[in-house]
Amino acid sequence: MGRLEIKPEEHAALVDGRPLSLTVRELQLLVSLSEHPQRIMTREELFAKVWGGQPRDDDRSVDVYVSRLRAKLGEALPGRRLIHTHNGIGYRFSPDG
Amino acid sequence: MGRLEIKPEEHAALVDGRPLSLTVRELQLLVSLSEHPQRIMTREELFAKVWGGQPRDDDRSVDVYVSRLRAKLGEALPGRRLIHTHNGIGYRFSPDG
DNA sequence: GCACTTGTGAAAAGGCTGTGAACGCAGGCG
DNA sequence: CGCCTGCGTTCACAGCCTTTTCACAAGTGC
Repeated sequence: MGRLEIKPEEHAALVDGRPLSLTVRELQLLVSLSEHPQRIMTREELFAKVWGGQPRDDDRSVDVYVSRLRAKLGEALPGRRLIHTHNGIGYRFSPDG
Repeated sequence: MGRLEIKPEEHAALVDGRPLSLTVRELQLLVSLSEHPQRIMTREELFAKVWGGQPRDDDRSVDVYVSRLRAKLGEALPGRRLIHTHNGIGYRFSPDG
């Protein structure tokens, strides 16, 4: 998928062969999102995959980690927005900007 | 129905596999319309489905959201008119332009 | 102890919603 | 045909709700 490679089994995400320094949570989230490209995933769905169980009503963990992930992806791939917000629903991973 | 797919359970409407960025209301309205293709649906009917209850006498919400929906559909599918106005009655969804 | 990660609260930023008002279009009538 | 009227369309905006980002306290492993 172009410049970004995600290798869950190696606990790594590479940009042009260079590994991003993602934390475990960040990587889990990226993997979860990238498993269903172009699909809108709800917070509940993502939370279940990464944290397990159901989020508290006012839990913002998913948002915070999306933000951290975007920051790191943005540094490595300036000008591309891979994770899209769908207001009131969740997030969507789009390999091509 | 060609290039447009509507997947309510995924909170998405796709054009050529790409999700449109519709708001919750817009999607609800599109779903309601597309549930009865080629049938003229009254404002009251649409309002009941999307907002619930009955619209005020001078409520223009349905019209406004039809307009917003048309704008976004028009961007994604130029040259096709999927939502038709029936003067004095309501709107009709027609999958084939 | 140090460096790093994690989750939470809260402030700031941004987007959505419904409404009123202006605008435009179509149909009816003279 | 041109005017009038009523309806539909679109714009602008305030209020509200959601998302984003920051800062921090607690936890973890070296």
